[in-house]
Amino acid sequence: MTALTTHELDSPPWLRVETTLMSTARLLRAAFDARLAPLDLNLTQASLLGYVNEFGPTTQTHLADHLGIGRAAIGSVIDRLQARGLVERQPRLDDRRVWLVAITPAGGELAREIAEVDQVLRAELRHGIGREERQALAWVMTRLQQNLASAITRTSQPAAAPNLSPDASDR
Amino acid sequence: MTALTTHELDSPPWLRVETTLMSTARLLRAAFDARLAPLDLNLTQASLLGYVNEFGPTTQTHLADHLGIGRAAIGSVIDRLQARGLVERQPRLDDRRVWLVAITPAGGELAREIAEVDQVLRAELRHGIGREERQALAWVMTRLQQNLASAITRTSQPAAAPNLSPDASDR
DNA sequence: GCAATACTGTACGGCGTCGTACAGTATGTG
DNA sequence: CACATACTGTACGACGCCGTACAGTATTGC
Repeated sequence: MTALTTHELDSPPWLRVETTLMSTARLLRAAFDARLAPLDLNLTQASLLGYVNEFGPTTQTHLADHLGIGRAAIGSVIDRLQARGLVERQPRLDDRRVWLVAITPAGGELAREIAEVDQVLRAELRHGIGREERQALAWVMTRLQQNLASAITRTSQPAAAPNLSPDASDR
Repeated sequence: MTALTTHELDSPPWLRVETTLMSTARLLRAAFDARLAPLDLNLTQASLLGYVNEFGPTTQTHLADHLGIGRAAIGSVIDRLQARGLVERQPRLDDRRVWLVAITPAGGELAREIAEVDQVLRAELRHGIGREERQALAWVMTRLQQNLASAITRTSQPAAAPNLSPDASDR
């Protein structure tokens, strides 16, 4: 049915922001995947296609950073898009380590359809949310990303004091 | 290592909210997982434990709804927690289909440690973000979830009254 | 020139979640 | 009472992403 995850009186709502954020992300992926299903794409593929279409040939590492996933993951995404002839890998003359991922004519065609779907869905999602609220959301999330990044690095390096856990076999 | 996904001048920031949200969610999971690693828990397990600890025995379906994951997924989560003796499944007398998931003494112990980790990390994440901004974030995301949910159902059911012209859907 | 170091993309195994199909139980209808 | 329908939890296969290890290439220092 409704599947609203954190409904009204479950718990202090400000206490469970993580849960809300996580499930919102899952819903977001589900919504885009559903709308993009006719094009046989998922959200990651569509984002990649849109990016390459807009900014031209790009290295895989840059794409991975931009989409916020790992270099290993981006490889298989590109593999599939390439197999469908939507992007192509071009060697870069002055650096033979990297591939430049470029859009093909077919990919450009599809990118336009993606943009359309994207616009329609985004309009629906904006419903009842004001412009400045959206901007505030974006700002807070960017800030949150910074805090998260430093929190993660701070975790992996507790500096001097090691804990006593018995595994600790790596690195 | 930096992994700031949407940095300054990549693209119109308002256009890529989905990407930002997705990667923020991944970072959030990563941050909690890192902090909870000493307890050998991930974010989902910790959330479940915290919820059961606070609200008492709960059916699996309710837990799944609350955490925003499927019923199938919640089963294996509970399996693992049960194997470690952190929760237990109690039959409910008046409905023998369901299990009530209840916390054990060991689980309650761990839940306190979780709450501590949670509080510390959350304090770090709040850095540079005001109280009303956090509340606005929560509000917008809740609203967004509603829109997402109806967008998904609307996708799967083009319903009775479709519009006739393929374009001109909004605007 | 040659070695040491840094960086890019790939291979592989693992984890978490999804979706569907299914068995067991409850609830409503004749 | 028998039957159909709805709901809960489980089994199984699939997908997306992660993390580590690795080979190929660039860059720097000698």
